[in-house]
Order: sequence, then C-alpha cells, then structure tokens
Amino acid sequence: MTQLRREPLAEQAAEALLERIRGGEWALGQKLPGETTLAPQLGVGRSTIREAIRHLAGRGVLATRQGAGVFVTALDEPEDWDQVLRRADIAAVIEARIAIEVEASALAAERRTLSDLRAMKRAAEERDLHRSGVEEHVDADTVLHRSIVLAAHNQILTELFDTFTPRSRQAMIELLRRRGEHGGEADHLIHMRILEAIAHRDAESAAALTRDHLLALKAKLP
Amino acid sequence: MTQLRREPLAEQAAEALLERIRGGEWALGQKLPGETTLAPQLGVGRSTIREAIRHLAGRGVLATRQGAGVFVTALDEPEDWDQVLRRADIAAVIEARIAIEVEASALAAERRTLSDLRAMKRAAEERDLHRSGVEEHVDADTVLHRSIVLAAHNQILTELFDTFTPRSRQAMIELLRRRGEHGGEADHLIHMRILEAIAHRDAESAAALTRDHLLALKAKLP
DNA sequence: ACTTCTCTACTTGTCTGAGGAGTTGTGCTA
DNA sequence: TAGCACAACTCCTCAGACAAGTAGAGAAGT
Repeated sequence: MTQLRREPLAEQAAEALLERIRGGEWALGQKLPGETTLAPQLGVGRSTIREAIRHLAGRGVLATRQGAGVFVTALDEPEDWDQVLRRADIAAVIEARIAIEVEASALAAERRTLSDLRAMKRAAEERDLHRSGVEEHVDADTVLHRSIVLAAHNQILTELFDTFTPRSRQAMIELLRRRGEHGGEADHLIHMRILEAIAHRDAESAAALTRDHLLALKAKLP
Repeated sequence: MTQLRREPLAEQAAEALLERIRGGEWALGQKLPGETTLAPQLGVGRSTIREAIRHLAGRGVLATRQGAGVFVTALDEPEDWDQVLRRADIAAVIEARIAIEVEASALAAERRTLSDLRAMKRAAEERDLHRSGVEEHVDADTVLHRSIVLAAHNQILTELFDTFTPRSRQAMIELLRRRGEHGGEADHLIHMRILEAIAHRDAESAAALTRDHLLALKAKLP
C-alpha cells in the first residue's frame, strides 16, 4: 500500500534539497546549481523548484541573489538538541559549558544587581547544606551556577545553559558516584571567590575562576 | 531617501502579508483570501504571491491545502530557537557568539589538523575576494568563522554556531548596510592573525584576537 | 427528517513560454 | 597593463493553461 496522503511536489522538492544540503553536497556559503538545472534534475518545473527554494529561504537555509545564484546560508535549523547532546561525549558538553559560563560570569560581574547578588548568595548557602545526597548536591550546584548565568542578563546564554543542564546533570551524578567525593571544601571555596569577584565587579577574575573551576571538573573525567 | 537596494517583489509581498497577519486582519486558523484575490490586491502576479506564501510557509506562519485555501497557523514564528533569537537583541546574540567563538578558537589552536588549516586558509582567501556585495561578504565571512569553529572538533560548539548563523547573518547585513563599510583591510588583517595563532598552536592569542574582533563588531552596534 | 450521492464553483498545484533585470567573466581596446 | 564593452549566465516576474483537490448546494434515496 502506497502513500495515501500526497505531499505537494514543491514540498517534496524542498525536503529533497534539504536532504542533499544536510548530506554535505553543498557546503555553507556555496552556490547551488541554477533552477534550470535543478528542475529537470528533480523532474519538476521551474516554478515548482522556485517555490521549494522560497520555502527553504523562509526557513533561513537558502538565500537567493538575483543574477548570482542560490546560496547555502545555514546547514539546517537546529535539530533535536536532546539527540545531539546524547550523542556528544561529556567532555564536549563541559567544553561548551566553559564557553557559556565563563562569558556569563564576566558579564555578570558587569551587570549584576543587588538582587542578583542576594540570589547567588542564597544559592551558595543552599548548596552548602546539601552535602549528603549526590543528586541533591548536583542539583543545588546547578542552581548556583544558573544564578550566576542569570546575573549576566543575557537571555540567550541563559537558554543555552538550560539546554545543557539535563545532560550535564546526569554526567555529574555519574562522575561523583564513581569518585565518591564532591570537591567538598575546595569547591565551596572557589564558588565563594567567584561570587566575591562578581560582587566586586571584577570581570577578569570572575571569568578566570569560573574557567579554573570547570576545567578542574573536566580533568576529573575518566 | 528610499531603499537603494530593491528587494524582490516576492519578499516584499511576504513582509506585507506578515504585517497584515500580525495586525490581526486574519485570526489564527482562519483562511486568507485566494491567490487570485491577493495577487491583484498587492499588484503582483500570481506566481509571485505564491512564492511569498511559500516563504511564510517555510517560516511556519502559513499552511496551504490544495482545494481549500491558505490558512494562518501561527501569528508569529514558532516557539523554537529561531523565535528566541529573533526576539533577543543583537547585542545579546553577539555576546553569545563571543562565548562560543572565543572558546572554539582556543580549542582550535590545540586541535587543528593540517586539513583544518587548509580549509581555514581557503575560506580566508575566498572571503577576501568577495568584497563587493554586502550579503556575499557576510556569507563569506560566516564560512571563515565556521571553519575556525569546525577546527575545534566539538560538535556542540559547531551546532551552537550554526544555530546563530541565520539570525546573525541578517543582523550583520543590516549593520553593514547602515555603516556602508565592512571593516575592509583591518578585518582581513585580524583574521590572518587569528589563523596564524591557530597555526602556531597559540591558544591564548587566538582567543584574545577572536574576542577583540567580535567586541569591535559589537561596538559598531547602534 | 435524515443520509447519501452528484454536480459545480472555487481553490491550490504544476508546467510552459516569454521577457526583464542583475551579476560575472571574457576579451578587446587604448 | 588598466579600463571598458559585451555576452552569457543567473534569478525575477508575469501570463495563460490545465490538473487536482475541496466544500457547499441541491437532488435522490431511505
């Protein structure tokens, strides 16, 4: 039994093109063959291939320039992040966290408000209370880190951090379980120093301390 | 002074439709007038209005059903990253890019292979050729920056960069159009210095130069 | 009264041919 | 060698024709 629902040719053509772009047939910034080439190649008319191109242009994947051609402007809209994060190894996730959090930490030092400081302090104290259970400890730690990112007042960095949280959480839990210890006093100390730097509007120190902290975490990886 | 750069009619028509949808002329789920009505109404041909509709369909705003009509499926773009990026101001996007690219640049200095170096060099040369058109220049620039991120060999950083590409592209184009200049020789020079640092496995310099480069970009914002 | 069928008007989907407009590279000229 | 005209390419737009699908009105049957 074949397809009951028939998709319009233009939609099919758009999917076919996206497939080939994803497959690397044309790299970012490269020119696609002209419509007069693509149309017969896919077995459709010119206006159909044009509509397919417009569709992808609307999604931000292609851009057309009259007289010049059609160009790849993005490889694809981001696919399922869960999938990506699951595939990627932990080291890569931590490296991404370093990128986000170090920058966020520096921005936080410049922009933190008094209420940001209060929130961070509260999170730090809360974290200090949860030293028994591994999961609770990781969660409390995440809250603290998030409060720092929030103080950067950059919505995108916050969203990125939240994207990583679930994957990072699981990795941390496994890591701590294996090690049997959770940084303990040393981690507490460095957190306090980071908060201090942010309070003093010392962006450089805040960034450096955050980097050290996360690099130490990465170093613990098996 | 009007637009010097003439946008294609189809794009203008898409914007005009989006404007009217946002203005509440047609509610969510409602049917738009037929193509044969809209086309004369906007003073364009039928295929043109069709391409405009396809463009909005690609953005998830409209959906067409053969025989039935064109329907509004979303008042604004969907809930995904595109949406977040569109809402966030450009400064926030650049800050996020700084986070990603500075770290990527440092990692690239440590991990770049010879073939990475070749790809970066090729992208840099390509970029130098495209100095005329604004869009072309931005696209070539993106290819170069992406080749650096790729050399970091971290899939997550790459995906993050790709996520920003469409939004960043539009912002850069607007920015350069307003300024009328594109960094020119200075930008070329700093790119070469970044590539040199990566080639020499000098992570610190690579990171610092990348940061300076993007900070300069951010400083140009209105 | 209700269901089912059919027909018709209307809608989007697709193709083709034609000409307009912008870009790019080539080859000629000075 | 530098500058310029031109030709070949590209996408852009329109118009017309027909195919394919939908939905509503009305007829026919139960």
